[in-house]
Amino acid sequence: MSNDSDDSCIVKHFESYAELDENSQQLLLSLEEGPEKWPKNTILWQQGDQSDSFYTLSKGWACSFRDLEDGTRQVLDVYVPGDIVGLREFSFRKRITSVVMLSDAELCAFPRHHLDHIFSSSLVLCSVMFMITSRDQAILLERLVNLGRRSAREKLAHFLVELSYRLLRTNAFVENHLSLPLSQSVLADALGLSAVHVSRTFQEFRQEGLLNTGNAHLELLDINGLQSVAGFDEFYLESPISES
Amino acid sequence: MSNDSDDSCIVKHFESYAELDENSQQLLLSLEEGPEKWPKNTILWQQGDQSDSFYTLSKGWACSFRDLEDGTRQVLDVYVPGDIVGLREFSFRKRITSVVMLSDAELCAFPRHHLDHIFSSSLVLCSVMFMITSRDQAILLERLVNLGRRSAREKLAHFLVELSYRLLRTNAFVENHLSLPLSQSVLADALGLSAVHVSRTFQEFRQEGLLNTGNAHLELLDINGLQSVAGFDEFYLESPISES
DNA sequence: TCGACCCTATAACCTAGGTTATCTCTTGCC
DNA sequence: GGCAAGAGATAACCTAGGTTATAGGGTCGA
Repeated sequence: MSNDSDDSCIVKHFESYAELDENSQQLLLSLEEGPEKWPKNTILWQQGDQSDSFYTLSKGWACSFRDLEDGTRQVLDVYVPGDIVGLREFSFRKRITSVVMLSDAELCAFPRHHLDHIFSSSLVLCSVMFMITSRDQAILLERLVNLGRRSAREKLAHFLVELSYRLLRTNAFVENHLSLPLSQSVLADALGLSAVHVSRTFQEFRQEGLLNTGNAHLELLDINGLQSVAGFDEFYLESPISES
Repeated sequence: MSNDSDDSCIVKHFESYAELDENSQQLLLSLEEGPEKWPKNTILWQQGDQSDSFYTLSKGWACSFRDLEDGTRQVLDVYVPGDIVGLREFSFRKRITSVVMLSDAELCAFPRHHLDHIFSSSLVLCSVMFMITSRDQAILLERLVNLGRRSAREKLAHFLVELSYRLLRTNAFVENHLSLPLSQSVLADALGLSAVHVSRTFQEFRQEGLLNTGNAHLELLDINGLQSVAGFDEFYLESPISES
């Protein structure tokens, strides 16, 4: 249950935004709970549940989504190892989205009532929290553009390139070809497309040597190629910078 | 330039989330600058500009948007009186979106470097800031659903109903029929539609007695009607609540 | 080891909404 | 007070992507 700061999910995540003094590290550490295993397809929480903690995803993938009245769903975000899940809604009493595991995963909980503690005792942590939510919003804004004004090819390519950038940030080890545990219907639900059309588009991409599709997972073969299909510009992923 | 707390834009806005003690009020007040006039169609800032303050919109309307390579644009959000503009990107060095006035407006600037001051001296202000950004995100998430999974009729109705809720929150005085300074092309760009199709859809809405269109502005006549066209559920607009 | 279920591929067909083009009516501007 | 530019209505036409259906391979639990 107790771990030192080197392998703490949350310390690692925060340090990718700013250096933390010893005090802040200890504070974070003392508030984080140890990792728990969550198998593929389990629901972390559902819309309407009590909202009493957020999590860091130390291993595996997850996504947040909303189910609509007519049976369709909208996937709102995909989370990769190192991401923080649920910070977005931490000041709501109830969850406004649901979250499900896309693969077997490990999560560290961070109870929400500890936040007051953080706000009042560490200025650094407080601004890092803001930076994290800012980056989150930047990603959402870009997703809006993606949904509103791009073609199916562009949507898919853009989404995949974004994910590969996010993966490289925390998982520097990954080599040139990436393997993502995403089914075509998750992608369809994320991008406002039908699963059939995702399949059609992947057919094209395969012929162009951009990627390979497997069973509920896909490999990116040519990220530069995808990037130019998407007209991708990474400016919105640049780390927010504190002014101090 | 100096105003008392009763007519300060930002104090009013913050107090709609939580009661502020005298100290916090004074702190906010001392950091806010007096209102400035910005005429219709002026650009508040553009993507790439230095990001050194955010604003409260005390009078008038504005919207944020992004211009795309192919000449189209995506409107990301519409701001109504009382809203905070630019908080979203305050931890980026540069603006990631542009903002333009949709009507003659008045804004109060709040320089960004004052935030450290706030974080370190008022716990209440700090959590209110988080609540504001949380609500902001909730609205963005709902916009994602709107763009991804709803028909043109639903998109339009949903967007308009959301706006009317947001207006009622701060402008309680407004009677049953609302007048919004929105052109059809702004709506099209916000919802990923073509202006032509917005016009077609408004034609239907007019025949159904839901609204009237004027010149770059429209009147909502039957908000309940629009609400049922949209399948609107206001849960996501509920004020975030602090746990204390 | 069987069967149910999920994931994917692919074909045939269809429609919501995009595009282009005119025309009119305002509005603002010199 | 006249003109250019923006805002809207409407019609004709078109296409990106949705829908439905079928079928094959994988995976997993009993």
